[in-house]
Amino acid sequence: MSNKSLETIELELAILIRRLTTATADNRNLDRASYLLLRQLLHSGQVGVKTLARELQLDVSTVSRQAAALDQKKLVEKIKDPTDGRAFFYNITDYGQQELEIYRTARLTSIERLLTNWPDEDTESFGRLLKQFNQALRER
Amino acid sequence: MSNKSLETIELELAILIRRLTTATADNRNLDRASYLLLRQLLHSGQVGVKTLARELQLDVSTVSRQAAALDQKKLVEKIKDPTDGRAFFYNITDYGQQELEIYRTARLTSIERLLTNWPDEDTESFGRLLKQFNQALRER
DNA sequence: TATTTATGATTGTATAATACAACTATAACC
DNA sequence: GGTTATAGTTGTATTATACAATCATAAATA
Repeated sequence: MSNKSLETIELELAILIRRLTTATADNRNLDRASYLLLRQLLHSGQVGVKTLARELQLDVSTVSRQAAALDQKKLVEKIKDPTDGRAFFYNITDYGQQELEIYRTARLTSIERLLTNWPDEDTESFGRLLKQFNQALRER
Repeated sequence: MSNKSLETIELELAILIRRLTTATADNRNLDRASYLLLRQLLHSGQVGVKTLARELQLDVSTVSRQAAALDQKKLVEKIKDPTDGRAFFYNITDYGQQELEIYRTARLTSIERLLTNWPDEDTESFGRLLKQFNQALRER
C-alpha cells in the first residue's frame, strides 16, 4: 500500500468523524445511537440489553440507558422474560418502526444530496469500501 | 446511483462513526479534537481561535476550550497579538510537534493494520473517496 | 438444601466533544 | 465620546460513552 493513500485515509477519517458526529447531532427525530439500536432490534428480534450490547459492541450500561430512553418514548416496549426473572426482551413498536423509517429516509435523502454528481462507480466503491473497513474494525 | 449503494453508504457511515468515536477515545496521548487542532495550527501558522474555528467548522467556544487545554499541556503557546488588544495567536510548541508526530504515527500504524490484505487499488480508492466525501460535506 | 458464585440489568460517576447564550474587553466607526 | 462590532472566555446544557458498584435472580456446589 502506498504511504500516500494511508496518510490520506488517516486524515480524512479523522475529519469525517468530527464532521459527522456533529452534523447528525441536530435532530428532532432520532439520534444516531437510538437509530442504530432500533435497527439492531428490528434485525435481532426479541433480545435483551446484553445481546444488543454484544452485537453493537457497546457497554451494557450504555445500551441499558439507550433502551430505557427508547422505552420512555414508546419506540420500544420492554417485556419481562417469562423464563428468567432477571431478563427482559425489547420489542420495537409500530410507532418505533415508523420513526425509524422516517429517520432513515431523511438520512438517505441527505446523503444522496451529497453524492449527486458522483459517478456510479464511485458510490458503489465507497459503499463497498466502507463496509469492508467496518468489517476490519469489527474483527480487530 | 443505485439505491443499494446509497443504502450501504448510509448504514456503514452510521456504524463507522459509532465505532471510531469510541475507538479513538482511549488515548493517553492526544485526543482526536486536540489532534485536529494541532494539525490545523501547524498548517495555518499563527492564528487565533476565531480563524481556527472557521477553518475547523467548529464553534469558537469549542476551539477556545480546546486551545486552552493544549496551552495548559504546553503543546501550544498563546501569544498576545501586539496589534490588537483583544486577540491572540497560538503557536505549536516543539513539544506539541513531537506529540503530534507520535500520535499521528500511532494512528497510521493502527490503520495500516486494518488495511493489511487490502488490494492497493482499494486503499487508493478509499482514501480518494473519503476525501471526496468530506469535500462534499464541507461545501454543503 | 443452603451457600456461594455467576449473570442480566440498572444506576452512580466520570469524561469528551460539542453548541448556544451571556459576558468582558478592546477596537472601529461616526 | 458614545455606540456598535469583534476576539475571546465562561456558564450551562446535551449526547454518547465507559467503568465500577449494586441488585435481584439463577445456577452451581458442597
